Amino acid sequence: MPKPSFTEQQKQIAGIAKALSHPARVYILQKLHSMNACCTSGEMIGDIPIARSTLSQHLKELKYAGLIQGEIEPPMIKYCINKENWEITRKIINEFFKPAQQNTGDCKP
Amino acid sequence: MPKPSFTEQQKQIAGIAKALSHPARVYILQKLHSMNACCTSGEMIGDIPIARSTLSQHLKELKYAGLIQGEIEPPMIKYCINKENWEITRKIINEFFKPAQQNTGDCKP
DNA sequence: AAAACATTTCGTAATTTTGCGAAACATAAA
DNA sequence: TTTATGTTTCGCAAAATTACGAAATGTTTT
Repeated sequence: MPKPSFTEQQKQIAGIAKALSHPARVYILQKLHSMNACCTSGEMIGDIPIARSTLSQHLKELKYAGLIQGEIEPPMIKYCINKENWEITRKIINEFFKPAQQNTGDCKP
Repeated sequence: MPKPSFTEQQKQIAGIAKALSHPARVYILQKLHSMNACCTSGEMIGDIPIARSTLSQHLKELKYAGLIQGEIEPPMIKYCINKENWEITRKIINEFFKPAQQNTGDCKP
């Protein structure tokens, strides 16, 4: 029998985790989430030890992952948490980490 | 003024996320956690589309991250969730995703 | 139109991750 | 002691990630 591939759920969780797997992206999300407000890349760059272009790449990744969104407000771009997706993500992760059933046996496929 | 480096907390969260950032590692954790029991690598290999040696690498990474532990029971090794660290991790991630304060302003450093 | 500003994209290099098969290890069975 | 079993380590290749500075983009001010 052929090997099963990964489930969509497994890929989805891994994708969320990948978005959080760099300290710069954790910083960005913490900042935007904790202040519950929008922020430009210029307001973030002073806080972290990376170049502007690198920050821009991380912002792009978080946008791609759907965790943040950017509103253009010339000549700046204001980034905010995508609240809808944030909530979805929160639920997925909470579900993943929820307490286990009681069971002391071994692996049963 | 010099650029601040990332905080220990940011690095810790990123580290946890990195451990979860591959579908094979998500599968391993889901399996061990949902059954709340131990399992050998041989009992896992049939479920996922990777080679044995690759699975072994992923198990090693999760062990390094502290999320699982392996008991040697010759000729097998039984892997289980490291419950203590799992709980710590759960709290860290829950804290990260907790609801925000209300605040509609913009970025205030 | 030119200069200034905020940010992104491009090109590229260094590092890390992922993957595999072959070989190695350790234990148990014959 | 040989053979079989379950798993990991090694060696290597391919792909992805991270990083930077330079150049490009788009907007406002002069």
